[in-house]
Amino acid sequence: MAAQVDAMDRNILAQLQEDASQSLDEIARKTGSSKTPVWNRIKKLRAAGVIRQDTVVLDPEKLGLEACFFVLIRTSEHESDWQEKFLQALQARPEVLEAHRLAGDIDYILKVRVANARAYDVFYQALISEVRIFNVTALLSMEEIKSTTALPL
Amino acid sequence: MAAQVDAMDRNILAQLQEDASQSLDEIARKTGSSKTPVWNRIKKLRAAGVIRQDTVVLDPEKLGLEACFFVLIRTSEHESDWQEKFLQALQARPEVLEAHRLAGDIDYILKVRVANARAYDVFYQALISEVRIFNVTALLSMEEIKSTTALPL
DNA sequence: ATTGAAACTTGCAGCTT
DNA sequence: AAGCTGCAAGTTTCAAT
Repeated sequence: MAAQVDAMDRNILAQLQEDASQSLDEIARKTGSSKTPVWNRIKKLRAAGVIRQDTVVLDPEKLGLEACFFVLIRTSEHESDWQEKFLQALQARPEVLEAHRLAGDIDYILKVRVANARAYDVFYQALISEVRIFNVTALLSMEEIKSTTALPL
Repeated sequence: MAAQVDAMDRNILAQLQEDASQSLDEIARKTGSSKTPVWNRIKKLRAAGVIRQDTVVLDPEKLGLEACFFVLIRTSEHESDWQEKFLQALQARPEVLEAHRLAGDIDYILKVRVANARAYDVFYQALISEVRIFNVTALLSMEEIKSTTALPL
């Protein structure tokens, strides 16, 4: 499952995570290499799926998305077609930024970004009308202390 | 706080979120505009801080980061210098991808990415030795059902 | 791994509507 | 004001060595 990624690859990935708009020359300089080998490695890392996507990070507040909730879900249903339906409902909703199936007591956790508490309620009502859920706890974020897309390398 | 962002801006942002490596011409074509206005808008969105960062999304599994935990924290301490110390500890640890201060019963939630359960324990022991924490619950992710960096526009 | 070169892209100035 | 045109400088992509 894990790809072979050496120290130079990690250096390059760290640079890209930090600022993907850097030119090859700049990355080459910072990693003590030169343009072509850096380019070949990036190409290989893309092909191997280590690099999944080029994207931009947006500021949610500036876009009026001022509320963030973590939603803890317990369900009584564990059949595969319930799960399938639940999964599709989550995929279809853009306000769900993350969804994990958990080990233990709580079955799922979601991270949901919306404009405000009212918008969360609309989301919540829609979700529970689509799929049966036993118990829900919503944790409201008052402050994003840290938020990074950068994985530890 | 929220910037003035019109429908065309949102279209452009949606394109950039999806694939930031697209050329201006491509984005212009898809949004029914042309190169210069798209360029001007992107420049303005960067200056306004709506676009924070250009980055790449990496695959954690391919990098050997196979465990993801959500950590629910209760503390008895609410003084500002405890909070400052806690915050600095989180900022300093690259395995903490997100940290939120919450409303209600639970004080903080963290999202932590590590190689395995042992690596989590090392992190956890280090954290509680640095700052006093009243109660911790770790939720282990078995499966990442959904994960996106794209905000709903 | 380095050089080099073609194709493409960006960033901007000046012109047009 | 806002978009379109055009172009120089910079960047990517890749082949040859």
